[in-house]
Amino acid sequence: MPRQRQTRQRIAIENVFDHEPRPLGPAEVLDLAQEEVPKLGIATVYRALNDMVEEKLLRVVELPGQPARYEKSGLHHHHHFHCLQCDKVFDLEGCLLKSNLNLPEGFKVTGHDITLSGSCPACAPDSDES
Amino acid sequence: MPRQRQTRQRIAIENVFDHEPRPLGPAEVLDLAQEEVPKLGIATVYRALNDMVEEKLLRVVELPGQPARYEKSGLHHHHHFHCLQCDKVFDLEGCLLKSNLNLPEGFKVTGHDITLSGSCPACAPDSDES
DNA sequence: CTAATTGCAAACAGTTTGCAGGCGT
DNA sequence: ACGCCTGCAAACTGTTTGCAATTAG
Repeated sequence: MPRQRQTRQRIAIENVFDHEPRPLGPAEVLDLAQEEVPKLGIATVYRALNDMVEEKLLRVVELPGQPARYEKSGLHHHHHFHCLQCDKVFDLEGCLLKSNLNLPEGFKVTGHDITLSGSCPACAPDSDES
Repeated sequence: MPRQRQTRQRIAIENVFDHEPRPLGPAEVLDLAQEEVPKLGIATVYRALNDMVEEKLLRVVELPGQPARYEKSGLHHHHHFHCLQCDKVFDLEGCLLKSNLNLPEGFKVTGHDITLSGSCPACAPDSDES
């Protein structure tokens, strides 16, 4: 299975992820990539995104009630913080899962997902901005 | 804002949640409730579900890539286990979040969501079935 | 009786797919 | 030149909404 072709649109899409450090949704990607390739279509974004996930270049980040977002894979194991005010998603380094899980018998855990929510520094209600 | 009317369909839908202990999706709810009210429509299910969430009778449980599921609220704080084989979702008692979170400055956490995935006892690959 | 609720179908949003033409290799 | 990739639009799925008829209070 040879690599996919290096088209202008594919490159533009990859660039978007290199320049934006947070998980992006298809519409956001379209928007940003269109600055480079204006006639880019949403279908192409979806195809590229799916291919890139398949190739493990991207990881899918799913948040409750929202379209899936994508971020570059190969990052350290981490979790996400969802700002309920500005709706942005941030990466949190390190694992937030308890080490001594106490699961019922018979459950085999192969993966986990943690999302914290609240307000990010920029939106924090009690910022110490005097 | 008076309580909503006690219609046959609303009651049927509430019953579904009393009888099923796991998070259910709209389609599942429709299916189960139709045993009681055959001509029940999907739109009514959605309306009821949304109303019930609004009234805090139900909680929304979102899993990556799947339609939202709903479960009765007022349960103890808990998290979810998603069996990747049979696709059912189970409740896990207790909180699985690390107690000593080490977040960057400025993030205010108001909630969190944890989903483990793997195989449930019924689907476990290495069951000790000799 | 009066107005909220229902069921149907049309409207919507997000995502996928088919096809003819364009473009990497 | 070959065939993958793109763009457009149509198809699909999940969810919401408009409206006339039904029914709870």
